[in-house]
Parts: sequence; structure tokens; C-alpha cells
Amino acid sequence: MEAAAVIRALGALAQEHRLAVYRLLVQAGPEGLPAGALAQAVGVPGSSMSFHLAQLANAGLVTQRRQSRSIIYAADFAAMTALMAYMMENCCGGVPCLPDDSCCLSTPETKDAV
Amino acid sequence: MEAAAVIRALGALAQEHRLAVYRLLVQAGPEGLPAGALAQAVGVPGSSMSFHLAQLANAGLVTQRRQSRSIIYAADFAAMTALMAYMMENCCGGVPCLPDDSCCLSTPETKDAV
DNA sequence: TTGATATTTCCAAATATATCGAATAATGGA
DNA sequence: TCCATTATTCGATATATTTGGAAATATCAA
Repeated sequence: MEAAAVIRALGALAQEHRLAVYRLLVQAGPEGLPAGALAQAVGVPGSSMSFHLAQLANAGLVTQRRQSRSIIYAADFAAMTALMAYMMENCCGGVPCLPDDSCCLSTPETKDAV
Repeated sequence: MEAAAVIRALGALAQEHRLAVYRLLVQAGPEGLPAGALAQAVGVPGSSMSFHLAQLANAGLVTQRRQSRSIIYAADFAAMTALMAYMMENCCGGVPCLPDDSCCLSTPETKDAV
């Protein structure tokens, strides 16, 4: 994952309504939720929600699929894992650092870029 | 952790120079780095770096301490853990979801708010 | 085809963020 | 005290983001 993509993803999440949407999608799991339901749940007009969903999709944080008249959005969990990996890359220079493991909360897989 | 704090933290990281600084601090570990060294490493004037460091500190992502004439910044790892926990809260409704564990990358501790 | 539903695109206005030089503050050494 | 070093605050300017109504697009059912 490269810096520009990471910044897009973080920027996409750094907004009240989009963060709320993303959390709803995380909780909804792979089945996802339609755009209209998200707009209603968050309480913003459709045109605004469309704008926010486009940001999340452009950042690669969510996927979209059409189902009849609805467009269903779902969280892409791999993107979040990659985000974490980028930010924690080579944490503490690779040296086991704090005694209580409060940093470098490393499972083997978070050490490598995904 | 509450929504406003999470948005501040994500917004703080969603910027080229601040993301670079944060990654440097993650790699530097608990010892941290002085403001001047960060400005030089990232290649921005001191006044700009000061602005960015204030954003990161205000978001709770980094700590600062004075050491003689320098102010040393260090990553606060607990903040990142809390951030993750907030975003992944109740992932997939709490039900083990994908067979290959590609979502809800749950260690026991990430399930609870920190 | 006509009408209803679901969503997106377009646009302009309001708001927020980033930039960096100059001025200000804090520290430590001669 | 006086000077050099390190860092922050201030202020003006440039850039980017968020908002929501109206119009456009896509789907489906009668």
C-alpha cells in the first residue's frame, strides 16, 4: 500500500457521517447495506450520502454491488488491515520495545505490508 | 473513545506530512524524536511542522516532552489501539463471519473499547 | 409505455485546512 | 547579561471539503 492511498483512506474515515457509515458497514458484515438505508440511518439527504459513499469507495474501504434498484455497500476488511500495517510498519525499529507489549501489538501478519 | 476524538485522530493522520511524521515516530519507538529533526526529515519549515505536530498532539496520537531546548515527540500506541477498537466495534454483529478470518481480525482485546 | 423507486451527478455557497515568513517565547552557555 | 539555538504563535493567502436541492440515470412492475 502506498502513502497516497493511505491518506485517501484515512481522509475518508475522518468525517462524522462517513465514520458512522463505515461502522454500520463493519457491523453489517459481508452482506452490507443499501445506500438508502445508510442515508436514513445517518440522517443525511441522499445526494450527500452518495457523495460520502463515493469517497469511501474511492478509498477502497467499501465495495459496492447492485441488487435490483439498490446499490449495496459493504466494508472491505482487507483495506483496514493494510492501513494498519502501513502505519505500524517497522514499529520501534523492529526491536521488541515495551515490556508489557503496549506498542508493536504485533501479530506476525501485521508486520508485513498486505 | 468517542466519535469526535476518533475523527480528530483520523483527520490528523490523513495528511502527507503528518502521516510521514507519525510513521517516523512509530519507528523511533518510546524514545521519540525532536521537532527539529522531524521538520528536517520530512522537509518542511519549522512553523509548518509545529502546526502539524500540534494537530497530532491534539488528537492524542503523540506525546511531547521538553528536553533542554528540544521538544521530543513520541507516538502514543494506546491511542492507535483505541482507534482500531472503535472502528471495528461489534464487527459483523459479533458473529464469526468469514471462514478464512479475513474480517473481524479479532484478538480478544480488540473486541473491547480501550 | 408510463409511473414509482433508488441512486447518482451537477452546481454554487459555506466552511475548514495547509502554507510559510516574520515575530515571539523558552532554554542554556559564554 | 548577551547571544545562539529550538520551537511556537500569528496572520494572510491559497486550496480543499461539505452541503443539499434540482436534474439526470437506472431498474422494475403494471
